[in-house]
Amino acid sequence: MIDKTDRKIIELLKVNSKASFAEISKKVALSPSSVRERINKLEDLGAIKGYSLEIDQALLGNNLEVFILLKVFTGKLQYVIVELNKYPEILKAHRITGPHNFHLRVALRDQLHLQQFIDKLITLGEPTTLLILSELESTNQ
Amino acid sequence: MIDKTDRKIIELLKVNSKASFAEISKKVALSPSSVRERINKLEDLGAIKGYSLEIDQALLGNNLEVFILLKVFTGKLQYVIVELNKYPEILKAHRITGPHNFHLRVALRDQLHLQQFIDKLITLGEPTTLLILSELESTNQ
DNA sequence: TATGAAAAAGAGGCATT
DNA sequence: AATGCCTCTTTTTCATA
Repeated sequence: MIDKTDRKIIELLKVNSKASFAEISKKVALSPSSVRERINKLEDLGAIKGYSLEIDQALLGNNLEVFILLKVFTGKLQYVIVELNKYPEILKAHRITGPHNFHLRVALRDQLHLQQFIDKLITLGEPTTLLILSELESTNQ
Repeated sequence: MIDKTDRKIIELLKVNSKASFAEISKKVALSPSSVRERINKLEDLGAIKGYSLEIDQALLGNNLEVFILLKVFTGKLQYVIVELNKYPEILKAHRITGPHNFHLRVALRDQLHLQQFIDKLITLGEPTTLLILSELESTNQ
């Protein structure tokens, strides 16, 4: 259903999702129309879930990015799921296995902001903070 | 330099980076031309680093997504940075603080594939695997 | 599925306020 | 900074293979 050409198109779109069909068509040896049909198919299937942005959080004033692992207090799981949605600092939240229940990616202005954010989290569970130093380039997404 | 309107435009683009200037202009009460100028400015500043995709890894045959924390063997840091770039399973890699040195997001076909991947990582350091169960929706990116 | 051609929509350049 | 206008590119739709 999803063949090698589809995968190549996805790889190209990962690098620049605004590339035109014509541009992509040259790199996969197809006509622009065919590329468009394949992308439509991938969208319909749900393989392409959406088109997003890569943001430089530092330039938006968030000089601290962290991963936070959260071990939720017993019986509070559903409550925490609702609560987490209220925090604009959370860029992404995942349920995970292991001693911690949630994995959060969080953008914060500075250390004080981080402290205040942790102060909120410790009402929900036990947080463990991992400060992001840098992103390794030329990874696959 | 980056005002409230810019931030609103970024929020709108996060949801759908393919939205037209006209579409965005209606939601921020500006003309399409002004929206375009602001987006150009954000790109020039580097606040918008790129346009990307959200992929459903499961539909591409990767039924397992995990975070892996890697505590690198002493003295191997530079070597590991080079090695990690060779693994197509790694979607994203970050240097972090704490007992572990790297945070990886990895997509894998199945348990066997995960086992094989871990077998490679344990030549570089001590990995800790956190299986992703689900992503919480309506977060902010 | 893949292609090409015509119509519609959108982006880019530029001058004006 | 914001806007309108004009041109060019791209997308969309449709007919055909």
